[in-house]
Amino acid sequence: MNELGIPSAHAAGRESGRATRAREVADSLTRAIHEHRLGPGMKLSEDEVGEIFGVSRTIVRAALQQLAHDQLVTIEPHRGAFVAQPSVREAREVFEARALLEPRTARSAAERATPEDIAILRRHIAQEHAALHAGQDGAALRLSGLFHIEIARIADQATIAEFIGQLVSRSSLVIALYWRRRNALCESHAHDALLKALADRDGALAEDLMKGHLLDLLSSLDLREAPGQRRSLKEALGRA
Amino acid sequence: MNELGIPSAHAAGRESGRATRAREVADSLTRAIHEHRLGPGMKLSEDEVGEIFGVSRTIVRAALQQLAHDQLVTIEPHRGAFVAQPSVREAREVFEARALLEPRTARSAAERATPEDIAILRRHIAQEHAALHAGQDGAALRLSGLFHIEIARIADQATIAEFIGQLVSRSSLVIALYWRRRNALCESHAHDALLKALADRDGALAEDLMKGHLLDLLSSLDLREAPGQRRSLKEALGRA
DNA sequence: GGACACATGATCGTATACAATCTGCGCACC
DNA sequence: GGTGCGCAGATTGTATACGATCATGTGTCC
Repeated sequence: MNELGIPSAHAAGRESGRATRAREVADSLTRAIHEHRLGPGMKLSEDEVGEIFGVSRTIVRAALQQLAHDQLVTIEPHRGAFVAQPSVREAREVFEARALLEPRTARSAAERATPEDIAILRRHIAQEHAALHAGQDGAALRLSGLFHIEIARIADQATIAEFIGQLVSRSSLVIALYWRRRNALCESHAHDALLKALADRDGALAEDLMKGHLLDLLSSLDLREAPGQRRSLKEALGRA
Repeated sequence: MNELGIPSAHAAGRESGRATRAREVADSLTRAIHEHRLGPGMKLSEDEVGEIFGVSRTIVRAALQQLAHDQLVTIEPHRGAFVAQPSVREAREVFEARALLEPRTARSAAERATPEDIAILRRHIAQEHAALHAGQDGAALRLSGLFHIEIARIADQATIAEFIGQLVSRSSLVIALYWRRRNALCESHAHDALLKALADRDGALAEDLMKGHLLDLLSSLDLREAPGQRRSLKEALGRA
């Protein structure tokens, strides 16, 4: 059951008197989705998830509801929770929202970034490169998303950072469904350029780079009308 | 217990075979917050809320977690759920986020608005005016928020509309805490002007008007450094 | 041989029960 | 008289139990 690398209950263990375990489960699931260990359409049975994490369905339900709110999973009444499968339309919307939020946020970040911030970002990129070279595609993807979130944090806008976090999460699903080619290199270069702009305190450049970066990402997707191309045959034949 | 006008369980009744009752409770609470029947800092005891709505704590918890995700309530471990009290900083962030999202969305809406959309908006404004004249301040405030959400819907951006919905909700709390003067008239005029721009398909004007409208709103708040001015003394002395 | 009806099993929705934790009050002690 | 401790009440955190709903497989009828 645990072939996905989801940490077991014991691995999480007594991690300080943490209040809600639901958050822990939700975070683990979120991470698994970010790293494409859980793909769009997969069923998340309450019993199964609960057994994996060693918690009862109560906790699992709370976690799944959180993910549903982030639109990472879809809860179908009386049928269960499934990893979301963003439609082409939703995919576009996610990137349009990002286009509205991230460039200006990158500008703010450039104007406020401290040397420590830059160092953190540099480490992020290094990890991303390392993961990529190690062939850990999923981990690289997750780190790539964290880079964007970190920029929002540097911009000192917690609210916007939260939104961007949700959008990055959903982008991960979009990429899982609609990714066209495998040249992740361009992305890393984009992040390198962004880092340089931030380090140089060049807000205008950072804004432009971010805008271009998002457009690149969007154009690397295959968003022709195909309402559920990937596993649609299996799903469609399975039920409907 | 029900002096707040929260509809009882029977009022909600058998409203079609709706799946989740938690959503119903959450919506009622959200509405109560929007209309300032529930003010910042109020405690939402699980037992109490459950009794009012005629559901068990399981449902109430789910509803409260939803609201917590929208940052309308704060859940303190082992202490309970309270209507959120946005800090001055959060208040600023909310309006900065709105400034990023709404003007461009208003432009899109202007470019896409159908005559039916305009009619709907016109009705919204009429209701808003009526509520205002009837002295129903809370209802007017809620309708005023719905106007903004409706614009996002017209722009045909469900994702952004969702974000704006959250921000409008939080704005309601911000207004409850930091509102300075009582001249709600200016706001209505702003909505009138926006409606006209939308009807005229003038995207640029709509964008400008929305930007100005948000700035007006922000400037009508009293956001001096006062970390919890309203009930801070009581709260601060009560615990901390 | 195919399609519909029904029974069965699995899964979810909700309520309730129990354990853990916090709050408030009273009392002893300083 | 003030301060610290300890117990009782209340409230939340979690698990489990039970009823409802849906998916699936089998048998019969056409």
